[in-house]
Amino acid sequence: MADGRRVRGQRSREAILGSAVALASVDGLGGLSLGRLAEAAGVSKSGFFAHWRDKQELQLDAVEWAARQWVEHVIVPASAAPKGVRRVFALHEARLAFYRDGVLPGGCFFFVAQVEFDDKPGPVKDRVAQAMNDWLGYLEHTVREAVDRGELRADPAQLAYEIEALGEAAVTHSRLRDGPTAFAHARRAVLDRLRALSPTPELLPED
Amino acid sequence: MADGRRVRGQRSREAILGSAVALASVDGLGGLSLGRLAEAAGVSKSGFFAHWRDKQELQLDAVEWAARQWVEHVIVPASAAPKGVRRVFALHEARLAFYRDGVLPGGCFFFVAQVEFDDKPGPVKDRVAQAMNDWLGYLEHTVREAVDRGELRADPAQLAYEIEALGEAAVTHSRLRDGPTAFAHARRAVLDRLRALSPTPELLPED
DNA sequence: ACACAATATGACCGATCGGTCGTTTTTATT
DNA sequence: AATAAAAACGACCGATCGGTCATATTGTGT
Repeated sequence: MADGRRVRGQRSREAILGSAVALASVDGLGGLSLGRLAEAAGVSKSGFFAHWRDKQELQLDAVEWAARQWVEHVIVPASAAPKGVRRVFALHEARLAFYRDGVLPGGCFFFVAQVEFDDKPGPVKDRVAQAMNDWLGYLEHTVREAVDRGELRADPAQLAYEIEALGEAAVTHSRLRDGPTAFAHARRAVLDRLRALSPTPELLPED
Repeated sequence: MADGRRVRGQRSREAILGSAVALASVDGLGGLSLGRLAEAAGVSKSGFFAHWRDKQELQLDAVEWAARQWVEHVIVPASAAPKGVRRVFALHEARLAFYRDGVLPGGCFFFVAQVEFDDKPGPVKDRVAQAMNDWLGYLEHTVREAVDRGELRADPAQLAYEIEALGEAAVTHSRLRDGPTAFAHARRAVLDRLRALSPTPELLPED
């Protein structure tokens, strides 16, 4: 059933969500002002309420949109690397590239959303937590693939925590301190860790 | 010169700053509403402007206050450990205790402040960046003491980044996912790393 | 005793917030 | 062609925001 109205609506929807995620990566989902968002997306403020009942509905969809963007920019490119320790490191490098390339003006939507909602119970926190669980679960799964192939000796959950922590920290360190140094530290930390845990370090670059 | 007015003013000042740092650890320095802060501190809203010209001045002093709190709760206790690798790990454990004990309702003032201001240029960002530089500089200095004593073989700046990243991540992971697991991961990550880098791992606990 | 400075207050201001409402324009269905 | 629904808008609402101001109270130095 071709529904042109829906099609047109979806275009506005996508444009607004793109602006929303970009703005939220800077000011947070709460700092998202519907007025400024309207200006950024080139629509009128009241036009929102044809698509979302209130701000919270928009926030929930923004989380969804950001999750899809993360899959597209990080998980998909890293899937080019063969399963095992090389794909684990490819995930880390794809993440750092996401930050370094400035895909989002604020660096990382989920990093901001986590910090903002970690002590604000409600549907948005739940949705953010679920997105983080999905991502960390995938990271852990990728590590486990490497363990099963004999390319890593590690506790997948423990190593996933470490990779996540060392990657996330690059966001603030690159913006608040020296950018290149922060990314170099983030890359080296995971590379050294993986090489030390791997019986086959030759699969990874030396530096 | 005993000045009772100043003394009384200082008490209000301290009470307000304490509330401000606690509230900001949850909602951020921008989410700090002067109205709600007044209520939390038990004074009238306009009473602020006898102590601070505007909100920004309060934010700057809140950063200062939080920095002193960090020294008192993290750096001072860890100084009980002997210089070297044991003090490095003591710093990490003191930090995790700060988070676990819920000294601040939001977990970590500086973590929130970093994420909030890393792309908002101005005096507050500069002050936050300076506080983070001071802390990371101290962390690096402590690592270097261990290196100089032959208790660690590491690049101090690199290792300081890793310890900082692995510690900070415990804030969101403990609140958004499982608390005890997050702290266990954060502790084990640094412990394993230090033991691997140390010619004298017997100085550290085994687990 | 007196003048002055610090502390603190309540009333009030313009701006912006999230959100509502009535209306117009566009488009798919019948 | 008629109709119903979706999309989008401008005007407007009460609440809250950061901040000002005139004023009352209190403690300090001379």
